Amino acid sequence: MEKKAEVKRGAWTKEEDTLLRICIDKFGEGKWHKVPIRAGLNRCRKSCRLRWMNYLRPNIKRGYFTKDEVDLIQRLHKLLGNRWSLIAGRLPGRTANDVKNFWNTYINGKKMPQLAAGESIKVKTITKSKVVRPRPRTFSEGLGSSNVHNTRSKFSQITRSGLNESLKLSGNPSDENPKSNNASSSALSSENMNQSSSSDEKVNECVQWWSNLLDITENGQGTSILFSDQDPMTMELMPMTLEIEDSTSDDAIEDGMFSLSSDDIWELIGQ
DNA sequence: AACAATTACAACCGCCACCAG
DNA sequence: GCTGGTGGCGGTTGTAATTGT
Repeated sequence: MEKKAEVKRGAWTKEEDTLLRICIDKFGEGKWHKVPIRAGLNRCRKSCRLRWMNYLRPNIKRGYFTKDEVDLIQRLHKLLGNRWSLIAGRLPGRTANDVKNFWNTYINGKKMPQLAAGESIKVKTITKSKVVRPRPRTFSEGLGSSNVHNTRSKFSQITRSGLNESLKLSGNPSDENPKSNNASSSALSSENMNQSSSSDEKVNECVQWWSNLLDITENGQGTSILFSDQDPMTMELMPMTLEIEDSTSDDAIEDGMFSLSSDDIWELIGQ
């Protein structure tokens, strides 16, 4: 039997980096199975993707983590657990691998992190807490009348769009979301719910989505998230409120108000 | 200077979700 | 509904660089 051709492994050379960079410049990201052929590299698709994502991609920030970054990592880890890609998505220029290595080295290892010049930090004690683990999910259509199944679909939809959008973020937007003017609660409408949203709005919504999640951990108790849903018949936006509570209770749905316990959220987001 | 121990992080592996056929 | 291909993720390992003795 003929032996399958071995692909190269181990550290990348400058020449390989150049070939990969040229290939991505020419054909763009994606279609990773074609990249080794296009680039003329004797590497597997995964290796090419990893090299690009963790090292060659433009705007990757290297070097020490700042105090703000460390603080954000700690907060997000408390909230999300080891969801490195999500955490990295909120740290412009940082990769999931960077964040993961940083965490394993300094935080888990109980060592003092290296900081950018002029920065100082006192690493907080990480206390064990319930972790919200949003996960992009597929949801079936059927945004109809208020029922439990419907609620789940909506929540999945919010979760998915919020996370997927957040992964595309490269920085914080500067302008205000016109829909986010509610002082006591925050507005959040998903891309799926409003196809006509501008990209700026989507970015703002996503930032707001993250802020809300962080508020959950900051406040300890539940928070309220005001978001928009789309009427399946008229395709018009409908205001709704999602209340996240710490207590255990049954789904309480009335007049578009969903009251969910933290356990419910775990179940909804597919843990 | 030589060697050992430790650190930092790049790279690999295996698994899972998604999607098209 | 099933299956294979693909992209993506988190956990782990490998190793070059650095530090200590």
